[in-house]
Amino acid sequence: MRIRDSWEGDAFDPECPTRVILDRVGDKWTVLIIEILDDSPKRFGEIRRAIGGITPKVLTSTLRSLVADGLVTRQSFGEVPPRVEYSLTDLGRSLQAPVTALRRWAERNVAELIDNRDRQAEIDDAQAR
Amino acid sequence: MRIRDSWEGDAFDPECPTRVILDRVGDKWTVLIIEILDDSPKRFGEIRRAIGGITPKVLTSTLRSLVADGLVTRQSFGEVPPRVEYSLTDLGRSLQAPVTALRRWAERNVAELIDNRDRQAEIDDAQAR
DNA sequence: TCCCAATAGTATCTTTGAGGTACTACCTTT
DNA sequence: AAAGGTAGTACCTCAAAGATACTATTGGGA
Repeated sequence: MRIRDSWEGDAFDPECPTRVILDRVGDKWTVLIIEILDDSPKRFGEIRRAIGGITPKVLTSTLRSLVADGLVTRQSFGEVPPRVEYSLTDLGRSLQAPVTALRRWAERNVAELIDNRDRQAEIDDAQAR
Repeated sequence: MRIRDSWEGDAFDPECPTRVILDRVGDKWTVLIIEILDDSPKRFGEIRRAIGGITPKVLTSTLRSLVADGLVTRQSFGEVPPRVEYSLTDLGRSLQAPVTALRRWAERNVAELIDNRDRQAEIDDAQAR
């Protein structure tokens, strides 16, 4: 996606930075991977096991795009069995602060949200009957 | 999704709060809608025009789920032509702070990310040839 | 009277991307 | 010779998102 050199702050234009970043971090796995890579490099299998429920195909493609965007580096040691380590770049590390803010909000507020959701589901149920 | 009453902080378990919230705000439109509803209630069409490129079907379903989760309220005035206003709940408003943090990061760092991405695309191109 | 504008959606079809399961290549160890 | 461990691929399915067109309602203008 092409971006203008200067930006005057219309956050709702399809080309705006916020949109680009939301497309980037707004998928199901990016944030989890970034949090996992926090302190030290991790191997493919380590990441996979740390995240429950990601398939290798999806992990591979997510990691590739993270590398392409310069958030993560990939280092392959020429060993057998293969060893590949992924770690955060400085850019990737700088993303951790806002991500952490979001996690904190999550930890404080999921309960209420789930509560609302369940209650709404009951209402929908009742209407269906 | 069912959530345990107490949580000990494994952010990578599929049932953890962070996962739930990421599934919630991690889609393409939620954050944009929350930012649009910031200051005042907005009508369906206003939201639609403010966000470039969302189809009415997707907007409808996103708004419904936001209402179900208690982040947004929907008020329908019995008028013709119809008038429906959406506004943030307190819970929805509380989500704005972390979302703003993410936007700030975006505004500071998209340029670099896009730059990396374009450079990688060139490399891929070269290898394809 | 008849038709149009305005609004909040629905309906239907196509496309995209994520998920599931199984498989490969490679060398080491037993 | 067989099994094990690792980083992925291949192929198929299915659900969600996107595109485009359509609906219901009624006050106002020709």
